[in-house]
Amino acid sequence: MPDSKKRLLFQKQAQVAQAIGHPLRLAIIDFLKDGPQCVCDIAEYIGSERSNVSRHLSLMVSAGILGHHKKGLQVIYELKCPCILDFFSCMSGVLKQRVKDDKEILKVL
Amino acid sequence: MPDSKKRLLFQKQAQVAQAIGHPLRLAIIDFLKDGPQCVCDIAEYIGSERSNVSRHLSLMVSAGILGHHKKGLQVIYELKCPCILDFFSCMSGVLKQRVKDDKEILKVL
DNA sequence: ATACTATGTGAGTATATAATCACATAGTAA
DNA sequence: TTACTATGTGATTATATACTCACATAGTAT
Repeated sequence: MPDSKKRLLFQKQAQVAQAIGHPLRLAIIDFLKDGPQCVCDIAEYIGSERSNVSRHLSLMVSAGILGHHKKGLQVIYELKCPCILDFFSCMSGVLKQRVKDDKEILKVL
Repeated sequence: MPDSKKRLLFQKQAQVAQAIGHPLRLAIIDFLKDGPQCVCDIAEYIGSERSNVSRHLSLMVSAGILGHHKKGLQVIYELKCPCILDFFSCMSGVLKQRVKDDKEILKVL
């Protein structure tokens, strides 16, 4: 059983991973890698209701992935740290491994 | 709106991130980094019901994170690829940024 | 002031996830 | 064969998440 410090760390880390674990949120992160955007433009790009996008955005703010500030009527969201983009290569690494394994299975068939 | 290929990729990537986004599963991955283990030992280490651990394990297998094979009565689980461990530094990166920001806020108070 | 726009939030619903318990199965050992 | 152990799965429940709609708020513009 992991000690309580480690358990707390896993909890915090899981929050970050979970905040990334949704296709729509990944699309938002991918969109924001090119620069800050307002909710309106994000929603249009994603093709989902503004209210829904707004919730996803605030979830990612809570997880520490995004930052935001007001600019007139709009609220601008941005990646808090480019390190979030590292997740993409991590996830692709797992997927590539998956493909490799599937090929191995094919050989046997 | 991301094109359909990208949307499919985000979906697959999200599955991986989501498979990691649970404290118990992170604890399992952390435990397995030192080598393959049977369900029994994993469950004891984690301190949760074997049936529950079994479900978490098969979820991670589906996501392509873990592999498994039988060894007599036992089923041995292991990391499919060490690249999964890269996630930990990614998550820690986000958490460190979070702490840094909190310190900035403290200065202003 | 009124009208308008961007955003966020409450309420409700639908679906997904997590956990527990009981039981079935597969392999081991005697 | 019987008894035992490790694992996985069905059924259930509790909780969390995602989404939609309607509305409230904040700022802008006239």
